[in-house]
Amino acid sequence: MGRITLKDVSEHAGVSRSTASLVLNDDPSIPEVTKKRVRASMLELGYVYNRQAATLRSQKSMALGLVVTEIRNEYFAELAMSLEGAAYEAGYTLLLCYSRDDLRRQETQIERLFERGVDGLVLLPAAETEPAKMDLLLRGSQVPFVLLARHFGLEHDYVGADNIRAGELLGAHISSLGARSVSILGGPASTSAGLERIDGFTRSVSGAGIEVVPEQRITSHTNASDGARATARLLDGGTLPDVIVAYSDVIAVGVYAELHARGLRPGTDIAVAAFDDIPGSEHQVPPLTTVATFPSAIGLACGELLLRRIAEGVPESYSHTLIEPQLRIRASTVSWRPRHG
Amino acid sequence: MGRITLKDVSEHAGVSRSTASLVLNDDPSIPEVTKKRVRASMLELGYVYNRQAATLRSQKSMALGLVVTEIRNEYFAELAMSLEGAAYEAGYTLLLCYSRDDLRRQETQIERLFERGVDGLVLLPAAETEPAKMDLLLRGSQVPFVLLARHFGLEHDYVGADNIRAGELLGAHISSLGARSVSILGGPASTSAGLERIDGFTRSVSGAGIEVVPEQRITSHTNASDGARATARLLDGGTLPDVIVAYSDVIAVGVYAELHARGLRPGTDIAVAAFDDIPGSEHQVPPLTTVATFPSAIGLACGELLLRRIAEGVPESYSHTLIEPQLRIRASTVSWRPRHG
DNA sequence: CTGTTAGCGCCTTCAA
DNA sequence: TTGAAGGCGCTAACAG
Repeated sequence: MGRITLKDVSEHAGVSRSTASLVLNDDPSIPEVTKKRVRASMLELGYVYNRQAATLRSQKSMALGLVVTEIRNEYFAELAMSLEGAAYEAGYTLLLCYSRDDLRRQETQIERLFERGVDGLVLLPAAETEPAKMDLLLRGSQVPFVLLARHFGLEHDYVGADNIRAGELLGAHISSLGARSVSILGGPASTSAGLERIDGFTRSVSGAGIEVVPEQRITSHTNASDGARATARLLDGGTLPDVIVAYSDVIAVGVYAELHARGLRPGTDIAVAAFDDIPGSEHQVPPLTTVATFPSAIGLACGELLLRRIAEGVPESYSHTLIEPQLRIRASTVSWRPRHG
Repeated sequence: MGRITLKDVSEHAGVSRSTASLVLNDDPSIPEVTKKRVRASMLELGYVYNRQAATLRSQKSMALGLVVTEIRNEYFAELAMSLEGAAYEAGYTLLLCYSRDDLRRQETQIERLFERGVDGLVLLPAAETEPAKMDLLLRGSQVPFVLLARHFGLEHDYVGADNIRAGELLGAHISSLGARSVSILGGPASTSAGLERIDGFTRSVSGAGIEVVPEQRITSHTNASDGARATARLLDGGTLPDVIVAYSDVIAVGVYAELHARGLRPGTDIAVAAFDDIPGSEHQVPPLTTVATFPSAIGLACGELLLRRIAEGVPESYSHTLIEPQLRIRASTVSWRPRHG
């Protein structure tokens, strides 16, 4: 029961209603003594500010929507958390929805957020999102929005890792090892992040005479089991590449497991590398070479961009903020030696 | 701009305002033809339901608040996701806040959720939460709430793993191995979950003549690095127990790493076990013995309980729902053999 | 610094 | 089935 209203407070404190309202905003035109009295009344009466009413009136909800595919993956979890941090600092509350990579669900979630009058929206789009349709839905709403970690086309604000660069960094490192063949365990098909990583990597190794054997795709929910399965498929196909590059560190856990199951030592018999640098990766045995993609920096930048859009309105040109990745060279690649001289 | 209102829609469709309102609720008293016409008008005009207004009027926000410490830990992530799933199915939106185990922040977050008029609240309390104070804050609000995964005292609704049982299960297994000494890497002090696990475990092994060497506590943000550090402290102290029991699987990753760094093979030279059974644990090398605590079942049950409380009001007696854990026996314990005959 | 006023968009009741 | 009316609690604008 948000029973106690500002009216009750103002009567109890013996001030006008507008004064009470100004106290809420800590307006400097009100003397400290009055503020104190009003606040004491609020406390005494157990007053709770009714933001629904304020939103209705002022057309500002002080809420941000976040739609992500899922967050069991630590990388996404970190994104969500840092975004919430940015929102919290600015006084915003985060409305969180998981699309679970389901298009209908994603659409419903976004519509519900619009019903709630979010001041801005962050979308980590589901893998198969149809660009034109989504564009219509988002733009039609007039609500500022930013795409996170995955994009579709270029006509939107976007914040994510520089995945092409990440691929290149890893490609250059792999080339320097003297490897002859690489297999990529590719993560979800049809996400920009996945394609860019593979693009950058492939381009980067193509000059070095390295054979990139056909990729093993992984379904969109990427976890250790998927990595193990993809590795099994690869090896069952009769290929034993010099290097396995996994779409993400989480997948690499499964790669390690499957290699061990077949008597192959990762980092010795076969080099392994991945992307993201989640906290556990340096504690893998052997420590995993990976490309750090700094999800907390991405989430923060995303929050800041969105808040700027909310404050300043729709810009003429959209911003693509790419967070620079960093290669983390560890034993899973450097302790490996080429078999062929 | 939620500019288009129900009034606009009703005028466009040539029906009364109350009819348009009833169509929103899919009221059976309205003929299908009328519904169709009204819905067409909504679509054509780009009508967006204004839930702020509805909330103000009806005193139901159709929103649930969730305050968790953090979710980079996969266990918590799963909790949050399954809870969101339950909320989504019932038409509720989830407002998510991270306390980051910070008491001031936790309080602010809860107050903000009340301002937003959440119909119910789920709290995974920060480690040092003061029971009396929190009790006052929550009860004072009149908003139904459920504690998740950690509790304080008994006078609340609570859903979590049966942590005592989890400890007992693991203790019984460890006893059966013929181990003589165990060290517990204890996770956050002062959470009910941590204490219960240790309690159950200790009680269960106490009859078997197993020495429980002093625990190494881990700070509240538990990740692989913390596990490695705690292991280092333990071994630096000159103790080499037969078994290390970690507070959670995430910590065990660090335990493995530190053991390897010192030339000790987990599962062979020393047994290792933990709690939670996150997806990566069966893919560790060696696969990790652990007690599955089913976070998705917990999240779901929590959501259902809260929705029931919202529907039925405050009950006479509170419910403690404990999800039964299951022991997962894997190589990290069973491949170990006692040194002393 | 105060008081007054007029809504924000929806829900609900009541009478037609 | 419909139309009219009142109000949820707050904000914003303006005149005192």
